[in-house]
Parts: sequence; structure tokens; C-alpha cells
Amino acid sequence: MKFSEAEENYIKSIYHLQLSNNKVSATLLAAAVNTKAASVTDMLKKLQLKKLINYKPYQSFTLTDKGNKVALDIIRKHRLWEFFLVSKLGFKWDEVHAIAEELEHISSEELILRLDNFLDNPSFDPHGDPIPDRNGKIKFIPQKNLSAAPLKKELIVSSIKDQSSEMLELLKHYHIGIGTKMKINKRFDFDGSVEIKIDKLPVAIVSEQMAKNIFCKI
Amino acid sequence: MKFSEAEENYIKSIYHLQLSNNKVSATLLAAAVNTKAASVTDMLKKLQLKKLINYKPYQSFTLTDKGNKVALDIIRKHRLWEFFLVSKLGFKWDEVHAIAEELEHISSEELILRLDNFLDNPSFDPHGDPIPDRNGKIKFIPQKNLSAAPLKKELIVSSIKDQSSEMLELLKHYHIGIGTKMKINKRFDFDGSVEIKIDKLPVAIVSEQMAKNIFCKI
DNA sequence: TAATATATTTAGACGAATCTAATAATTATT
DNA sequence: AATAATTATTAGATTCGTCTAAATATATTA
Repeated sequence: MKFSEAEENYIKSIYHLQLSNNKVSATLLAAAVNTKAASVTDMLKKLQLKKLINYKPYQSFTLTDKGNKVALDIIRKHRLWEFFLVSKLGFKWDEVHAIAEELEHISSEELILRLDNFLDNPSFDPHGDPIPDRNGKIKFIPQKNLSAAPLKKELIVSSIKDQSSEMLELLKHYHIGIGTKMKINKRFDFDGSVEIKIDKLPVAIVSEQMAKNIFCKI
Repeated sequence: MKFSEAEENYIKSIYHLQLSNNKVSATLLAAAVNTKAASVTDMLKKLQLKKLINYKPYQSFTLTDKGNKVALDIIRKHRLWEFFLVSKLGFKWDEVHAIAEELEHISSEELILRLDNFLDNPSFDPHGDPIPDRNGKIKFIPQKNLSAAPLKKELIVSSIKDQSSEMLELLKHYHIGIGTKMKINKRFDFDGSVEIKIDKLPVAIVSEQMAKNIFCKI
């Protein structure tokens, strides 16, 4: 079954909101897809008719299994394209999101299969987010951000939540990227800042705000 | 300025029709964009408002310079993507058209610039059609089809008009592709068929219908 | 040139996705 | 629990691209 670009965007946003906020409200969703709550209501009815969500008026809603599959398919495409844009075309990670938002709606399955192979079937996108395989299976990695990870243990950076160019700039300055190894020396209660040590680099301190965006394998 | 997918498709089709039929009628255009003549009229008004075509009711219409630029931009994207699909993802030429029709509407200029470089700035797509450069310049090659090319001279296949899988199959069987060298021995008036000779291959005869679709540098 | 055939445009409607303003339900607060 | 504040839904309108059927203009040909 094929879905409109608008429908796909709603589905994708519901998926993401479910992951982080686990209660999805019409208002949050409206913000995510950049419309008004009234438009969300209209669309929710349509998505329910197509059995993509479970929905009763005035109550919060969830993706059905079918809806989940659709969401994972879109996310797969999005992340594969991001990988392509960064690894083959040399984009910076903060430049690829908008383009991938368009590319993710290209419908050919064959295209995505071939793209996947061309890229050597990557499991993670340039920000460390997992790329669902053709069946929607995600390689889950247990990870904790620097505000929650244990002290004095070797950590490997596995993903970055905030993908803005400001964050990218900061990470560059600290020489931090996906795969970087580090230890946490100390966490300061006063402001939540964290002292880290990266091989061969001097000890450094990152703010709590930054620490919460850097996720590591544990 | 940005245009809708529908607008882009109309512009592109007008461009192509102008090239081959040089008079563009609403009926032809309707067939090309797969709608009805009434819808064409509606769109023509819109395109005129946006100064993309010269149009007076009940008369045939032409692209303005601006319209031409837009058309060439879309065609550039279409052909670059086709090149990508064939050269990097291993598609056959008869498989790429529909996918490129979707990809050609992705809006990022930066994307196309980088794609162009990634592909080493190709001048011709997999069917031998010229790819406009970023300024809309096309590398024009004087070419003639096998029904019009001179006898006994070395010819190099430069493009194929019909891009169906049936044609692809036939070409494979004859060992003909872009770049193939051949001579025409004889043309038969009775049915327009053409006897050709390709290096090291036995003499072969192609139908008039086929001959008209094979273009060569002269 | 008059009659006929063909092509184009208008009029009016529809579905998709959106909006604003008004209303109704839910949740939070006193 | 009653009221206030928040959140969600409906009603009605709008834009885009499309449609059918009817009307009008152009082209053909007898």
C-alpha cells in the first residue's frame, strides 16, 4: 500500500514521539509536522481508517503494528539516504537532514535495496542512529549519555542526539566523533558538568547540556 | 523560485514536446502529463501567471526563457539521477525512468552539484541523451538515425530514442550499445530495413522501426 | 463558404491537506 | 467537587490539482 507524503510524515513523527515521550498528544504532533492541532485531528481520522493508528477521540493514540512497519520503512530510507549523502557526497551531518526528508518519500523498494548494498549495508547512520534492515529490524545498542554513564570505564561514543551545526562545531573542537574512546573522570554536582579524558588529549570538561547529547556504548 | 511537482512536470513535458513536435497542443500535453485537456488549460493559466510560458487562449504556446531554464534544470536532475542509478546502483536503463521521475523533483541545488561531481560530471545519460550543465548548457552532438545516416561510413552509436525494455532486449541481441561502431552497407527501399556491419560480427539487418531509434555521430 | 469535425476553454464539483474560529472534552487547581 | 485552564474536535472556508459535461473557437472538407 502506498501513502501520501503527508501521511508518511505524520506516521514517522508519531513513531519518534512515541520513542521519546511515549505519550503522543495532538499538540506535540502538530508541532512535529509543522501544522495546527485541527489538521492533526483530520489526519488522525484518516490514519485510523487505514489502520495505521489506534485512535479514539480525545484520547492519546498509538501506532498499530502496521503503522510501526510503515514508520520503520520511512526511517530506514531516511537514514540510508543520510548515510549516502555523508559518505558518498561529502555532506556534513548538519546539512543532510532536510534533503533526506525529501528523499525518504521516493517509493521504489528496489532503489532502497540497491542503495543499501551500494553502501555496504550500514547498520548506523552518520549520527550513530540505527538503520532498520529491510524487515524493520533494528540493531539495538545499549547506550547511556555522559550524564548517566559510569565513571572510570572505557566508553565508546555511539550516537549524538542533537544534530545541529552548533553541536557539530563543538564536537569537532573536542575531537569527539562516533567511535571516539573516552573515560569519565568526575561528574560535578554543582552544574552537572563532566570531566572526560580522551586518549592523548588533555583532560576536558563538557557541560551538562552537551553531556546529555553524547551517547556511549557501555 | 520553487515550483510544485505538477508544475515541473508540465514544464518538462512542454519542453520535450517543443523539441520533437515543435507545435505543442493542449491535447498532446494532456497525454504527456497523463491528464485531461481541461486540466491542461487550468495549468497553462497558472504557468502563464508565473511567466513560464507564452500563452493566449485557443492558440499554441511556448516556453519563455525562464520556462526553458526551469525545464533544463529538471532534465539535468533527471538525467544525472539516471546516470547514478545505472552506473552506481547497477540498474538497467529500462528500469530507471520511473525512479528518476521522482528523484528529479528533489529540490536541493547543493545535492545536484555534489551528485554531478560524484559522477565525474557526465555529459550524457545512459541512453546517450545530453545532460545539461549547471547553467543549462547542453553538449549538442550532430547525429542521425540509421534511416538517415550515410552509407559506407564509420558510425558511432550515440543515443537510443526508444528506451523500453523491448528495445533494450533487441539491442543486446545485436550487440549494440552507446559507443558501438558500425557501417551501413545497404538500405532497402521495399521496407526501409538497413543492413549493418559491426566489427567482428556477421552482417545483420535491422528493421526500419529499429533503425529510426538508433542515432549515431556522423 | 457552409457544414462538420476537432480542439480548447469554461463552469461547476471533488478530494487532499490545510487553516481559523468556535465548541466540547479532559485535566489541573483551588 | 466546582471552576479554571488546557487540549482536542468540529464547522466551515481555502488552495491545489484534478475531473465531467457543456459551450465555444478553430480547422477541415465537401
